[in-house]
Amino acid sequence: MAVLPEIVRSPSLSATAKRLVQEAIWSGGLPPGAHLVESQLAEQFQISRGPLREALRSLAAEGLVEIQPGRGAFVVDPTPDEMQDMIVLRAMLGGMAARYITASADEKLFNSLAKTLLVMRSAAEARDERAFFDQHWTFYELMYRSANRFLFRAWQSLHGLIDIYVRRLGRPHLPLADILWHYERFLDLFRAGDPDEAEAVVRSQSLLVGFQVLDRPIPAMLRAYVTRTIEPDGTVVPFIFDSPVTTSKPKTRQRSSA
Amino acid sequence: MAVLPEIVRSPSLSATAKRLVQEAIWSGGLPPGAHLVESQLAEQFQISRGPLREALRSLAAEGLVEIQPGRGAFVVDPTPDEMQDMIVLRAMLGGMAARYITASADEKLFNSLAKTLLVMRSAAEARDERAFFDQHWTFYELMYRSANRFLFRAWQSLHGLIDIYVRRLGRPHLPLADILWHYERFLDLFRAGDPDEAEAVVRSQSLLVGFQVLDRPIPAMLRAYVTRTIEPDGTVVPFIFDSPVTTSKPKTRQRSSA
DNA sequence: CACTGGTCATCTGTTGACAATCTTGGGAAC
DNA sequence: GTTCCCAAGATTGTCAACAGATGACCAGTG
Repeated sequence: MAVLPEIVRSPSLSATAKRLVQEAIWSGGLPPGAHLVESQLAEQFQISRGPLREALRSLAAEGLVEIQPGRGAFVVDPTPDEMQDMIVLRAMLGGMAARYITASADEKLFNSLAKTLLVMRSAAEARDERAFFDQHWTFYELMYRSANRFLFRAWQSLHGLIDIYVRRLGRPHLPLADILWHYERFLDLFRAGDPDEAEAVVRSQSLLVGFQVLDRPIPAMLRAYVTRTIEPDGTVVPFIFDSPVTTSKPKTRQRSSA
Repeated sequence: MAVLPEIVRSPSLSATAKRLVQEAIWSGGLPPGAHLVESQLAEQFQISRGPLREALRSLAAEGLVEIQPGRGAFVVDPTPDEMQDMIVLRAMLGGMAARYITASADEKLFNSLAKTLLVMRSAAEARDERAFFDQHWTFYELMYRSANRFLFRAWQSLHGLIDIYVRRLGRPHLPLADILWHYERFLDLFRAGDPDEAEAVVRSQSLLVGFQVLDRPIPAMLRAYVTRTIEPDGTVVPFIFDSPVTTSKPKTRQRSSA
């Protein structure tokens, strides 16, 4: 439990610049499509252009900004089709992570995840979106890192982008309690110890929620990926496609006890 | 077949530097673990350190080099466990791409892939490994790009690393004909039009070959991912795990007609 | 002999200035 | 009124030099 006395290394300017730009994009201060002018940002952050350029290059590699040679850096502005591609890929990665974690049966990891969920619950009750999503990130980082180091890297570059898009949809209040409820069900699954089932549920649920946000039906091609769904009472049941596919809006679910 | 008349834009120095370093790592001139000293490389390429730093940052984002703050850039030197993680992830991505492509039923894409395979065959017969792997890359790029834009990005960062590792194993002659044969079977599958089957076969085969290179048995947790195998006559059959798992060495296979 | 502490060469982090390129707006020609 | 061209401004690409951090070496000490 004791936090390692991590060496306080003064972060390089390029690292802090990267973080600042990232947060500005995240918060909406730099909207999708915005032209990131090096000299402006450098002056704003009180650094020179060198470190800032590195920060932009780094963000470009993560997919958050796009660099057009000779023209500069722009905040990415994904199309709905691109969003769909990201959402599908993220769901696959999530399912894979669930498989790894369930198979590992690492009680310490499960407890860490449970603790993160508790903090998320407090944040959700306080309507503190910022704290909620910080922990949300921690939850995923714990999950992916202990699963497969490269899974985490792939997930990370998708997740930031998807979040921006979801926020741009302008929902005044994201259903924090609903999101949390799903994570609690996921953790139950990890503990249950069936990797096949855990993968199927996490992947299915991620796709169902993702396509609901997109407000599109799930393509027939992907139906093999959606095989389970979670009932409001927390039980997992096979998912049956109607024709046409119904994307029924989920109602806010009652919370299970911690 | 006509190559797109891509705008010939004089590439920036950082872009060329990136390519040069990448090729040096690929060719083994910069071995895993090597310390990439900025001033040395800059002098070698006749550029200044600015663009070179950007190139190294970019390569770090792709996972080919690792930057230790204050100490510099080093060519990554993955452990066997990390290689396993990469191989599993790549297999999943490959399977997913196979699903997309099969479902798209895009005859033009299939023809492009077939053409690439023909070029690969000439290269294999000429024992021209370089040309073979260039086309090999083209094959995958065609496949992933038309499947899911983000799949390609995720795949790309894994593939370069895995290739380095495979080459480091020091096989004097990679079984080009064997590799090619598998790709030909994959293309047959894409054309056959069953996305579930295509995904299962590509994923299974990638894992079987990957773990054979690693010289490790396939973890029980992943067995659900390996459900098919390709017989020497090209037919696809269910894959049955023995206990213990046998990693039978494949013999060079007879080639089917183009 | 192991260990501490200081010195120094080397390398990374950062800066400001210069060069090349792109965009923009106005004016001339039709 | 529209189109084309060009020049000025803005912005990115590149460079060389400076500042700060790191690690190796070596002398001195218990």
